Amino acid sequence: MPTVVQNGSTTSKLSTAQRIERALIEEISAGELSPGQRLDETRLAERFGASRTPVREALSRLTAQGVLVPGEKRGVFIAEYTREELAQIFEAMHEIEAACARIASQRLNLLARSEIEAAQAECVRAAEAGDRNAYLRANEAFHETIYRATGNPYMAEMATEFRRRTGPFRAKKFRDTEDLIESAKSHQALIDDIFSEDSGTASSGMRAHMTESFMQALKAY
Amino acid sequence: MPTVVQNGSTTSKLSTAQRIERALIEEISAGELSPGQRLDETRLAERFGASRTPVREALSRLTAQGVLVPGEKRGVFIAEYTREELAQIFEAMHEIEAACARIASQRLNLLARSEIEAAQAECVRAAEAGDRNAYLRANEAFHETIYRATGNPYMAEMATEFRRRTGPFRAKKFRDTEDLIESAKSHQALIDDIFSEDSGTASSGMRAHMTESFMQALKAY
DNA sequence: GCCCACTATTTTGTATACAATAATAAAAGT
DNA sequence: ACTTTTATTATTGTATACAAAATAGTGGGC
Repeated sequence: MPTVVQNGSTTSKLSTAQRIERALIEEISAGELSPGQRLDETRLAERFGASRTPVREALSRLTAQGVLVPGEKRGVFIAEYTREELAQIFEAMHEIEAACARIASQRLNLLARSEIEAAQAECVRAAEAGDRNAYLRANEAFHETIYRATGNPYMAEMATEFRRRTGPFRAKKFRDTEDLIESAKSHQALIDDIFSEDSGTASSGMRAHMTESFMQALKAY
Repeated sequence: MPTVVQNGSTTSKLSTAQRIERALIEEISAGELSPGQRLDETRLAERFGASRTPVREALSRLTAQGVLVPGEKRGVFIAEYTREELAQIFEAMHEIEAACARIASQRLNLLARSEIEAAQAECVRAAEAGDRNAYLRANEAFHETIYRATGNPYMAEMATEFRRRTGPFRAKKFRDTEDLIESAKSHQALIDDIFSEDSGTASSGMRAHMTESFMQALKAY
């Protein structure tokens, strides 16, 4: 089991509030809840068989992370962005991802290499099987291995946070099996760039990958 | 009044939970609460004349932002880092700040320039007056103007978050008036680099500034 | 005198209750 | 028929209550 930073993701016992938070993150990332949608405390409470208190705690934390946004007067909503805002978020993500790729390329070791390869193998498998949900998960896992390869949990955390925010938008772009396979191919090019251990190549490789990703996300907008 | 993104920092009415959150951020940034210190819900509640509910909400949000960390079994603590962790955080911050400086240098306009100049003037004033607390605030404001100059609120938000995390550590390094003046001078060099409108110069200028800042923070560790 | 077990107290996490405010529906006036 | 005002409902923010868990304290056994 890989090292875990400061949340208890290895601990087996989760509080109700944490369970709800995780579940919501999962659903939002998978695009099951759409941007702009309102989240009602009371309904969530009964849906999760809990009281409003832990629900509020989860919503509050997700709001602090930018996944949710508070409404003008009341209620919280799944963050929804204009094209311009989306471009700004992707620009920020672009910078983070590029920095991660650069640092990772400088610190590659055997473990990191094999983890990245393994994650990519899983992406290919899911893509060829045409399993969209599996690919979404595998894709996240793939990027996570790169974050981990930086050896810097804080860079990783930041990158992950942006991934969560953009999850619903990136999810939309995968429409058919062809999209999945194309994405997996793009991964392979990225891996080559990172494994070159040249920081410039790694960084610009990731920038290319992110630009591509953004262009596709914009199309569905 | 400058434009505000998605939180209600212009709205006059704050909920109790928000007031508490702000107050705690303020105290932590100023170094009034030290890393490793435990925050007791009940005491905070009576200190702020409120119930535990809004206190918990504030603590929960601060935890989500990484300013606080949950204890092993119970309680939340002001985030405390080993030298290595601190180095990792500063590395991440280093990347963000450099990216901000680069983007800002490419998008400078008259407004941004004058805001940066004005913020720096205030830093100089506070430094020469030897007013440590005023300098701390002015210093944060100065960096915020650079973030704003990127035109990207999400980059700004990310950078601000790291500033909060490292607040207690950076605060310690300002011991006497001499330190303040030196810091203000360092700002001036940074401004020149950013105003050169050459992205490489701006970026490496910020990297130099951050490295310097980190070295001083380490000394007090 | 020291260590272990058991009890008591503190502290947290969740549930429920209540008051204030915004959204919605209804009714009256033009 | 349409707008404006009033009343009702729904939803939020905060407070209080309660149960579970963890720490501290106490006593007994060796």
